[in-house]
Amino acid sequence: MRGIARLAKELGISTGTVSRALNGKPDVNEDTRRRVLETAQRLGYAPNHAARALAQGMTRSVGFMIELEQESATSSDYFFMGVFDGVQHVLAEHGLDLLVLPCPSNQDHYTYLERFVTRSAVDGMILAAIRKVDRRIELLQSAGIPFVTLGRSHTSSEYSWIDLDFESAVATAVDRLVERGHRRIAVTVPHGEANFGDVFHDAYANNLGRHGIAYDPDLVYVTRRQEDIGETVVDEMLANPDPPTAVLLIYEVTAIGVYRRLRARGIEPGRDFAVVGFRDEPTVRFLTPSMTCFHVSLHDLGVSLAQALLAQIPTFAHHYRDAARRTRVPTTLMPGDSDACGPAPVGRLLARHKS
Amino acid sequence: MRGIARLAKELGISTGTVSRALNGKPDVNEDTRRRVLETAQRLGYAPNHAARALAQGMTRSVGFMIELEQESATSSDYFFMGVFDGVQHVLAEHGLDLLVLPCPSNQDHYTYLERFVTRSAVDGMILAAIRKVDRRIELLQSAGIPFVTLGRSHTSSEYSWIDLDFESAVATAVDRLVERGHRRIAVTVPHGEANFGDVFHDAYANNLGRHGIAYDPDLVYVTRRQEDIGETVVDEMLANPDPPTAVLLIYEVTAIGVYRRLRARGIEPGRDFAVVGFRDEPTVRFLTPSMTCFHVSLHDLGVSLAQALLAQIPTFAHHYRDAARRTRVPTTLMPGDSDACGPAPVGRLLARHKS
DNA sequence: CTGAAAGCGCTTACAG
DNA sequence: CTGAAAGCGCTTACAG
Repeated sequence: MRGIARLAKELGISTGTVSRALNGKPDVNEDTRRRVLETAQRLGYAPNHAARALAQGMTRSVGFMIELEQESATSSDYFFMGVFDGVQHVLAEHGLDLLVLPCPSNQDHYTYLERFVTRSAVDGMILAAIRKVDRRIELLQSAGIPFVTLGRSHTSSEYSWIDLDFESAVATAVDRLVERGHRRIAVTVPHGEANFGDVFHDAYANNLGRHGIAYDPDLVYVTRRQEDIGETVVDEMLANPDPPTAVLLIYEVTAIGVYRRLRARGIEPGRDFAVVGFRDEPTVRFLTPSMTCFHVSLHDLGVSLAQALLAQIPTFAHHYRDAARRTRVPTTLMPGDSDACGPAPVGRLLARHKS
Repeated sequence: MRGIARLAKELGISTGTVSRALNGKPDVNEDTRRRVLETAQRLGYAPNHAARALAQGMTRSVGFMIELEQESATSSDYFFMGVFDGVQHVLAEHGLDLLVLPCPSNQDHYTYLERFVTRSAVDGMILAAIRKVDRRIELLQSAGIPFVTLGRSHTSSEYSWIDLDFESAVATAVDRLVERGHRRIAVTVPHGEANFGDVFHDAYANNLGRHGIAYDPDLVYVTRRQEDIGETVVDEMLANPDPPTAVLLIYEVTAIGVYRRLRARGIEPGRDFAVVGFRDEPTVRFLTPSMTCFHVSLHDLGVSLAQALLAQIPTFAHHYRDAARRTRVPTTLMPGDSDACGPAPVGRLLARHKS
C-alpha cells in the first residue's frame, strides 16, 4: 500500500479526508489536518504527479519550448536562462512547475510541440523563436491550450505575445546616429527564420525614412551570432564605394569582430566609425570603447510571459486580470562611447592606412 | 467521451483492444490494428500522458536539472544546449522525453529536486553542477530513482557519473608549457561550489608535481565566467614579484580580457606570455593569436549521460549493458599559437613598457 | 466534519 | 485475437 492510502491506513481515516487535508480544503477539522500533515511529513509523502494530474485534469506545469541549434552554430542561451528565472518567479507563487522543452536540432519543431500538446502534458505553453508564419500558433489554438509567444508572428488571429521593444531601441539608435550627422547607416540582421529579424529590419528602414534617409539594401548584412562575422561585415562595409559611417548590430557579440577588424583596417571604433549594439549581453559589457546598446530585463520579460500565460488559465486568471496580453518589454539605452563620433571620411582613412 | 473510449466506440471494439493496437502489442489482428491506427490518426488522438504514466507506473520522461544563476553572473548555457541535443539523440530512440528542469536562482537546489523526485514526475534524472558534497545524490539514491551526474562528487558511494576529462587536458597543457620551458605557470579556477573546480585545480597541482615544479598558491586565481575578469587576473599576475610566464584558463572567455590586458601592459600573448584555455567555446574560437585549448564533444557527452542513465532503467537496460557508468569524456587538444612561446622576461617587458 | 463511491484515461492479466 | 474487469493514486461531489 502506498501513497495516500498508506497515510489513510496509518491514521485510521479515509483517503478522501487525507486528500482534503493535504489540499487545504476548508472543511477539515484542524486537528485532523495537523495529524495528516505531520504524518505526511514523517513518511516523506508527496502526491503522485500522474494520479493528481489525471484526477484534476490539470498538470500544474507549463512548458517552455526552445530550439536547440546545431552545435556549430551558436546560441542565445544566456538570454533564455534569464527569462526562465523570471517565468519561475511567477509560477512558483502558484506551485506551478516550469518544464523546459528543448526541441532537438534534427527534429521538426511542429511535430515536437504536437507531442506534448496532444498528450495534455502541460497546462500551458510558452513558445520562443517565433517565425513570421508559424503553424505552431494554430496548433495551440485549435488544441485550445493556453499559450503565449516570446515574439510576434504575422498570424492575423489574436493570441498573446510578449516581445522586446525592438522598435523603440532602433528608433533611439537611429536618432542618436543621425543627430551626430550620420546618413550612411548600416545594419546587421539575424540569419534564420525567426521573425524578430524582420521586425528589426523594418524598424531600421522606417526610422531611416523618418529622417529622410533612403534605404539602401547594400547596407544590410545578414549575420549569425558569432563574433568573427563582425570581421566579414567590416570588410564588406569598407568595400562599399560609398561606405557607411555607422552600424547597428542585432547581435552584440558581432561587435568583438567589428572592433577588431576596424582597427586592423586603421579605423578606430567610436572615433572614426560609430557602432551601436542591440542588447547589453554580458559578453560585450567590457569592450573598449564601451558599446552603446540597450538593456532588456530578462527577468521582467519572463515575468510578463508568465503573467500573460496565467491570465488565460481559468484557475489563475483572476490574479492576472490586467496583465498585458500583447506587449513589448521596454529597452533602456545604455549610452557608451562606441557611437560618440560623427561620420568620418572612411575612404580616406582606409587609403592612408594602406599606404 | 474522450480519449481511447472515443476511439473504441467509433470502431465498435473494446478499449483494451484499442490500447493493445496502439501500443504495438503482438496479439492484435493486423486488420484491427490498421483500423485503430487509421482512426487515431484521423481523430488526432494521442494518449493522455497522466493516465498512461499512472497505469504504467512510468512517465517515459527524464529530467535534466540545471541551475539558473543570478542574472548578473553569467552562464555556461551554451554548454548545456549542446549536451541536451546529445541526450535527446539517445532518448528519442526509445520515445522518451527530456524535461529540462531549471532550478531558479533563489531556490534551494535540494528542495527543488525533491519535489520532482517524490512525486514520481520523471523516470530518471540527470544532475549538473555537482558539488563536492552533494546531498542530492543521497536523495536520489534513497528514493531509488535512476540517475547520472554530469560531474563527480566526493561521495564514497557508487553511482553513475560522466565528466569531462579535466585530468588529461590539464596534463597535456602542462606538458606543452613545460616543454617550452615554462616553470611559473598560473591557473584560473572557477568560483562557486561545483566540484569540477577542485578537480581542475588538483590536476594542475599534480601535473606541476610530476615535473618537479613546486605548487605556489599565489598563482591560483579564482574567476567567474566573465571576460573582464581576465584583466584582473593579468594585473594580479604581473604584480607578482616573480610573475608567471604562462596561464591555464578554466573559463575560456576569460582569455578575451587576458589578451586585452596583456597587450595594454605591453605584453603580446603567444609571444611574451603563454595562454592555454580549457574548452574551445565558440566565443573564443576567433581570437588572435588562436588559443590553444581542448575540444569536447558536447553531443558525445550528452549521449554518454543518456546511456549511463538508461542502463539503470529496467525497461531499457538491456540495450546499454556495456554503457560506461563512470567515465570521463575525452578532450582533444586544439593547438593554437597562444602558447607558442617560451618564458619571456615579463618583468623587463613591463619596465620597458612603463618607461 | 468525514466516509463511501465514482471517476480521471489509460494498461494489463485473465478468460474465452 | 478480443472483451470484461480490475487497478494505477489521486480528487470530488454526495450523503450523512
